This record gives sequence, C-alpha cells and structure tokens, in this order.
Amino acid sequence: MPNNKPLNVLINPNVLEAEAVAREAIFQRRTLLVIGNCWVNYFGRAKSKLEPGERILIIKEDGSLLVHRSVGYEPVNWQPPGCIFHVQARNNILEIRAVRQKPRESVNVFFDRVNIVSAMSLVDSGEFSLYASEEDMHKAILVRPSILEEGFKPISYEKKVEPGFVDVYGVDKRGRLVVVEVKRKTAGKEAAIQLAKYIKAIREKANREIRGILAAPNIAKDVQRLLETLGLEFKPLDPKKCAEILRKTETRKLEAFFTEETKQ
Amino acid sequence: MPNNKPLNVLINPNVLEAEAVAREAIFQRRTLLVIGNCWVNYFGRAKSKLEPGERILIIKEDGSLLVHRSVGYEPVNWQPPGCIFHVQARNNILEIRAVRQKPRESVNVFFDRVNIVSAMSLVDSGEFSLYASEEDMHKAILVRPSILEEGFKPISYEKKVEPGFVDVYGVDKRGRLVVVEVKRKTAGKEAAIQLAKYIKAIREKANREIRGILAAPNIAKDVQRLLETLGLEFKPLDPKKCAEILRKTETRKLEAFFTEETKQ
DNA sequence: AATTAAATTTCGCCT
DNA sequence: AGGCGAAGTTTAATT
Repeated sequence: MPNNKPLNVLINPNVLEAEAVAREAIFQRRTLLVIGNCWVNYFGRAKSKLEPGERILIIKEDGSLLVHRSVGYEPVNWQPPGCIFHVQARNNILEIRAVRQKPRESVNVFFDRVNIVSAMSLVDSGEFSLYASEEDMHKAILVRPSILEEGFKPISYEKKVEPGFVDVYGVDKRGRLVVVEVKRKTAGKEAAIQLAKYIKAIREKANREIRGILAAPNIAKDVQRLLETLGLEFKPLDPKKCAEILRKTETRKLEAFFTEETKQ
Repeated sequence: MPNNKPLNVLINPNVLEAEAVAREAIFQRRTLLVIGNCWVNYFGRAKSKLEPGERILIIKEDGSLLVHRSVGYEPVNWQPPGCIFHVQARNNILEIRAVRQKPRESVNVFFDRVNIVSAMSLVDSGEFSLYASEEDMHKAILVRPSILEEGFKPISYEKKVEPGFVDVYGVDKRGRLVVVEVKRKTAGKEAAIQLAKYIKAIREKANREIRGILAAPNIAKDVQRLLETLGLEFKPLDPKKCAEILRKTETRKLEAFFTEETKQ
C-alpha cells in the first residue's frame, strides 16, 4: 500500500508468528485480518457460543471486530467500535479478546490454525455519498407534482437564489409562488431556517405572495412550531414513494424535465 | 485448509492475475477476498457512490457481498445473499459486479490496484447458539424451578430412561412425577414424540401419575394439537431468560446441583 | 409470497 | 451522555 507502513501478510503461519502480526496490528492501530479455524464466545447484552470452524476475523482501526462465516450478510459475532483488545498465544492457540465497556461485553476468539494473517494500513479518504435519494425526491415532484399538492405546477428545479439553490420552485393552483425545500431524512430546524432564507431573498425581488413548503419524510420535534412561527408549511414526503414513482417513469419522460428550459 | 481445494492467495498481483483468482472463486462458489484500492457504485433501492480508497471486499459462497472500510461495524456497500456476479479486467481495472433481482439492484466495484486476492473454501459446520445452550436451559430450571412451574421440585437431570436420557425429572406441587423435555429452539413434532416415548417407558415401570412437559421458546404450528392428543403440556421457556438466571447465579450455587447425588 | 417483529441491531442527530 | 428515529437495515417467524 502507498504507505510508510508495509503490508504484512503471512500464509499458513504458526500460532506464534500469527500472534506477532496480530499484536503489531492492534498495537499500531492497523487493520487486522485473520483467516483460520476458530471458535468464539460472547458475553454481554446476550451470550453466545460458536463451535469450531473456518472463518474470517477482521479488527478495524477504530476498535471494531467482525467474525464472518462463509455465508450470510451479517457477521456471526462482532463488537462495535471502541474495543480494547488482548492478544495471546497459549498452548498453541491464538486468543484474541475484545472488551467493550458500556455496555460491558466481550468477544473471545480462539484460533488453533491460521491460514492467513495480515496487518495493514488501509488508506481511505474517499467520500461516501448516498446522493440520489434526495435528488430522486426532487425529480419525483417534477414528474408527479400532485404528490406535493393538488394543482401544483413546477417551474424549475435547483434554481439559483442568492443563499444557494432552491430545491423545487413553482406555482400553486391559485397562482402563488411556491418554494419547496426537500429533505431525504427527518427535517431539523436547519431545514426550516434555510427555507425561510430563500423565501426572504425571493420576497425582496418579486413582490408577490410566496409560500414555503418543507417536504420531508417527517420533521423533528418542535420544528412544527418553528415552521408556524416562520409562516411556512410542512408536507410529508416519503423518499420510498418518490423512488417508486421514478421507477415507473420512463427515462424519456424524465429527460423532458431536465432540459435547459427547466434547469437554470 | 483441510480441503480438496487449495487455498489460493496472491500478494500484490497485477489486475489480470487478480481477475483469474476472482473468477475461480465465484465460478467454484468459493469465498473471495480482495483487498486493494477501489471505488464503488450502487443502484437500487437507493443510489450511492464511494470515491476511491483502500478497502476489503468479501464475496461469500451464498452470493453475498461486503465492502468494508477501515472503520465502522457496518459495510459501506453490500449485497445480500443470492447475487449473480460478473468479473472482468478492462483497461487495467478489475471490475466486479453483483446483481440482485427482487429488488433489482446492483453493486459495482472497481479495483485499480490489488494488494491481496484470495479464493478459499471455508469449512464451517460449527453450530452457533445464542443466549443459552440447551444444557444452560436445563441448569436454569434446576437453579430456579419456578420458571417451569410454581411448586416444581427437580429430582435429577439427564436421567437414563430406556430410549435415552430425560432432560429434567422431578415432581410437581401435588406430588406427581414430571418429565421435562427442553428445546432451545422452536419445538417440532419430534420433540413431542420423544417426550411421549419417555413417558411411556416410565409408566411401564412406575405405576403412578406422570406429567410430560415440553419446554421451549415456542412450538411449531400443529404441534399444540399433537401435544394434547398425546396428553402432554407445553411450557414457554425463553432461552434469554434462562441465560439471565444463570448469569445472576453464583458458580457455587450451580455446582451444588451438579454433584453425584443429583446427576445419575 | 407478503407481513410483522426482533436485533448483542448500528448509526446519526437532537436534547 | 442519553434518547429517539431511520436504515439500501437484515433476519426469522407467521399469515
């Protein structure tokens, strides 16, 4: 790896050799991978016992632990981030103990044979974005405006308005301007405040009646009152339903909405 | 691994070498491990994008896929069991695509550098038991008989009775013999039939009233009727509660139950 | 097959 | 730090 610390891998090491690599990984807060024959005990919120078999053990830099079998999405045993580890080779068995406080619990893994052991420094600054969902919600409103409100007609989306971009912008059945702020998750007070800013900015330019609608799956406690104070409205909008609408919409129809006329 | 198929591991392979191992693993339904620099796209119920970084990819024998970063309990991207995979090396990039139907979704992983690739056959038949083993449930009944029934007094456990061993054996508050069959999971008809056999065997020797109780977290459908037909009873017994009881019981008290007098 | 409920849920956000 | 709610939740059990 492009890193000052080299990738350390041993194939079919003996228990003492594996112990050395495991200690190194944990002490230097690197990622540890162990594949071999093991059994596992867990005590804590619950209690479990896993009889011997070949599995994959991963201990991450943040002190989380995973034991994966050859099938299943979920780990058979695990420990959330923040554990303290103890590594020891005794009687030709490699013991790895992960202890967590609050709640007090521990996972103990015992290897009697190791096929692969590796200590590595994973360099990973890549951003993860679950981006499409909120965008899908915008699109869904454009494709079927009635999910926002009967008689709503979208004019543009992601319209530049001084503080930033308005999610969706249109007119209601009585001809009033409507500014829509969309949130993929529970809308907090920031969402309400941001919407208020847009409304304020637009009011200063166009001197006509403007409604502000916060569309989100739901709103945080007390935000309903804040919305009323700011003269804004809340519309429940389910991201799943939006995705459903998009799935049923042909690509052609979608593209029609995203021409220069609409997007500006 | 103690297996006809050898463990195949390559360290710092080029993309074509890695592709060969990946193909082999997936085609032979073995477990695939790839560690290297990659980026990931997901389309389906939602959409996501993961920018380049070093991660651990695991594809299991059941067609599940995991992409793990250096931190966090949860995989950053994944696919549940039952996927169809496509492996391809193009432009010096290793592409691994996992497609699932119902819901239609896909995860695409692209490696431009591979540090470790391995195809392996994890031999794992070890049983996993959560909360309490069946033996723990026996013990819990001995330690606190009231969880079975008020006034129950255990006499012995794992008593030899001709067809095999009775789990727990005692008398109820009215002095009747009680035979208890314990199951850790949902009790099927076999459990009821086995209990009936013990009862029958004991009735032939001791000519007194005998009750048979099937203790399990729950019973399979239609087994309730079978129990009534056989003149047996069902007692819901939660393994979690049993584990709780044992946790609160000091070892000394437990040992008192497991002397020669009790066990025979 | 669709629905419901639990999970050693984990994770993030708000109080 | 504690509590509440969401998740590409998954998984098991039930209708």
